[in-house]
Amino acid sequence: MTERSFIIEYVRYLDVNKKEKIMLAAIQLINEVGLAETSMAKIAQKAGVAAGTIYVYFENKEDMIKKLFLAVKEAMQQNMFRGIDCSLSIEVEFKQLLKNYIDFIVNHKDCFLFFEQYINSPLIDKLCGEELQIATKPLRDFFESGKERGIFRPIDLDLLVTYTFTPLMQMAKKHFNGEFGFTEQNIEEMIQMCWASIKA
Amino acid sequence: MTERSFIIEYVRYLDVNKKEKIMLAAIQLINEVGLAETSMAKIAQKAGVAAGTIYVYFENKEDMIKKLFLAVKEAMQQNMFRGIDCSLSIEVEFKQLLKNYIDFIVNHKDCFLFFEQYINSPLIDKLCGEELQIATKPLRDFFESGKERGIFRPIDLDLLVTYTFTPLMQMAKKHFNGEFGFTEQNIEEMIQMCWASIKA
Amino acid sequence: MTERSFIIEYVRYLDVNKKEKIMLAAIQLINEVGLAETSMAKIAQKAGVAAGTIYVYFENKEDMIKKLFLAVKEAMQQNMFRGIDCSLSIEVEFKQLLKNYIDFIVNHKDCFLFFEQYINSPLIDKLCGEELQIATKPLRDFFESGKERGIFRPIDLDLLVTYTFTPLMQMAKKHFNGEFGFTEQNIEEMIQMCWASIKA
Amino acid sequence: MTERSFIIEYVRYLDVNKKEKIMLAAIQLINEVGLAETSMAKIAQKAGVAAGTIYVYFENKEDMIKKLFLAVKEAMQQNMFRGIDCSLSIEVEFKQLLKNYIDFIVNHKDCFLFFEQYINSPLIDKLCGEELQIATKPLRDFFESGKERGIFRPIDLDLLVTYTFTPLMQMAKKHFNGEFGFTEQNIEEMIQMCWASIKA
DNA sequence: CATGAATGAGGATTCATTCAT
DNA sequence: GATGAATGAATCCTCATTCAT
Repeated sequence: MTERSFIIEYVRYLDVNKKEKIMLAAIQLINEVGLAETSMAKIAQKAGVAAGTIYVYFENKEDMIKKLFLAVKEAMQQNMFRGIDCSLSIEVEFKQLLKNYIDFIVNHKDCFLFFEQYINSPLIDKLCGEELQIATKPLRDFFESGKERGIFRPIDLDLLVTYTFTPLMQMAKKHFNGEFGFTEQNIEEMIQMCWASIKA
Repeated sequence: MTERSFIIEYVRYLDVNKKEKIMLAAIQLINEVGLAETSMAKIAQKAGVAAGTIYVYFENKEDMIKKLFLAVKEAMQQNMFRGIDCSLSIEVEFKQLLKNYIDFIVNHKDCFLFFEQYINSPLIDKLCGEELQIATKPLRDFFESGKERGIFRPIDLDLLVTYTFTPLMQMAKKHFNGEFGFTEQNIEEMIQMCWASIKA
Repeated sequence: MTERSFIIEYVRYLDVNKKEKIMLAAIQLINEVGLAETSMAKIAQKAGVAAGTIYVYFENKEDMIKKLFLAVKEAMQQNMFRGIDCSLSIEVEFKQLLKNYIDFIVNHKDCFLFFEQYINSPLIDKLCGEELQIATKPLRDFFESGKERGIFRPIDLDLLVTYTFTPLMQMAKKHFNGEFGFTEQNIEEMIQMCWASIKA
Repeated sequence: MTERSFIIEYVRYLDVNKKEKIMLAAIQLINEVGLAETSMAKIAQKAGVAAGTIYVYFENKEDMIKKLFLAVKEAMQQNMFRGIDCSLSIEVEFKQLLKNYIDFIVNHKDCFLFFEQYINSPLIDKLCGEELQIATKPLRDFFESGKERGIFRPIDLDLLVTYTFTPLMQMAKKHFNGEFGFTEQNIEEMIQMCWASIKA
């Protein structure tokens, strides 16, 4: 066996994680050029696999997008509640939650931008409306609890969640496209603004 | 002029606004099924024109989307500043601004959903990044002024604008997809929350 | 306009019958290499049209095959009953029917081979089982009538039809692939054999 | 030999007939859904083997189909001449031949349908045209002999063979797809019709 | 201006086949 | 021998766009 073919073989069987490569390539491409411009062929090329290989791991394009989305959602959810054990005051926990969230965003640019871009699209709603409902349960519980204790405004839960997260997400997008830069200070300001808007 | 050609002319006269028909059809279709599923043929059919006719008014699909977007943006801008003449207090004007905005949204579902869906997409960024920057000038002036007068938090302008509008837009989406219903009362609450988050 | 472009344009708009060109090309290709090996691209090439043009006239490949089949079936049916007006004796009409049939086959090699190849395939059954049932009505009436008058064997109609046509079709295939040659004489023999097998 | 490898060997021992499993699965699938819809993967699945295993026994798909076809042809040939030793009268032997044939068909539905479906296709002609010529020798001898003795019509051998078998095969197809039901009586009728058509 | 038949490049997907294990 | 992940050529089909009418 020649040197070259050895390397090729080695690489081939080292790639236990073709699926992850594909997922990563897909998310990055979609962020760069948009879903409509992201063909399966381009994903395969970027992932360094053959076009057909994608179909070893995903049923079709929709299935892939759905799985991408749910995987990202899952990762975000997990990180958000890190260190939140309900033993502290709601305000402290609220601020920790937001810090976790920002932390995740900053360290997972691709995931965040992908998530943000499609969370409200008809497509995602069609593909995984149900699964997403279930996933937000812990978050809704947190706000419900704060509302019951009179710490948050006595208003629709959706309002509380929305006023907490959407401005932050919007700023994160600006952060990533260079229109804005996160700093210790303005992160603190943002958290205060969130708190100001929802506290009773 | 023969009978027949008269009729033809008459029909054509009625069709002076073919362009608007096309734009409306495009926006509605895109909202219903998403951009990826919206073909020029479907737009033409919904607008009641031939496929080729679209190319009389638009250079190509991208050009059409760009023009759709800028037209919607323009309409929103115009409506938002209705009755705002800077003769009143910032707080009153701020609240009027939001009311105008909500008013526009409620009465222009199609425009709003279209705008919201694509305002942050890579596609729109590519197509009309520059034009959109320019369009926000009056709004930025308004907030700049409030900031200088010490009425708004002394923070980045983007933060003020974002905390003012994004939660509202998010709730409007929920309003339209049935997850939330605007009422006099909760509109008032939302405006208060916006105000709470940005006031000094 | 140059000479060349004039010709091109002329040809382009002379081609009112692109659909027929496509159908003919499809039938010929399918006869030559079989259905499985006949791609839409090859059909388009043989018909001298663009690949997409096929989809102007047919919904998809299945729809095309179905329409090919029904068109051929229709043509065969029409030719078979030429000159048959039920004013003559059953035997004379029977022999005329077969002569018509052979005549059609000989003059429409492509149609016949296509028909014969797929008349019994699961695909055709799936695609146009019903339409084919309807199409055979006149033929069945003819045999039913002869049976009632005691001229044909008093047996299942299917047996009469089958013994009349299948050997003939089989010989026609041999005729076309060179294993056999139709002559006035052996055509007469074949008709006699058919008659011998079904007469009472 | 270790416990584990023993089991492996044992299992392998059971799989001596993997080839037959594959062949059977292929024939059945092709009959059910047609050749075009029958992928190697589906055959493997139905046969309970891995996709790659098929290539242990067959060079490629065409080779497999060819071997399927020749195997079926061989089996039919063998059964047809069971009990035919040329010691009896031609008429008796002719009828025995047909009975054997029908018997084989009835008891080997899969083989017959497969054979019948592809015997006349361009594909089979391409794959095993030559081999099939050779296989029909005994049958041709039988008819030649009858012709020489003045028992059959003095016509082309192909006509005799065709009028003997094709109507029968056609009825067998109808039998299997439910349009017709073989009975002692109509089998007798069919044999008589065959005889009537070819006897001198 | 308006039409819509025709185009053909490009996309999603399938599948026969290979090969390290 | 047996496996099945990986391949990539080939297929069906879509759709933005053109252009003679």
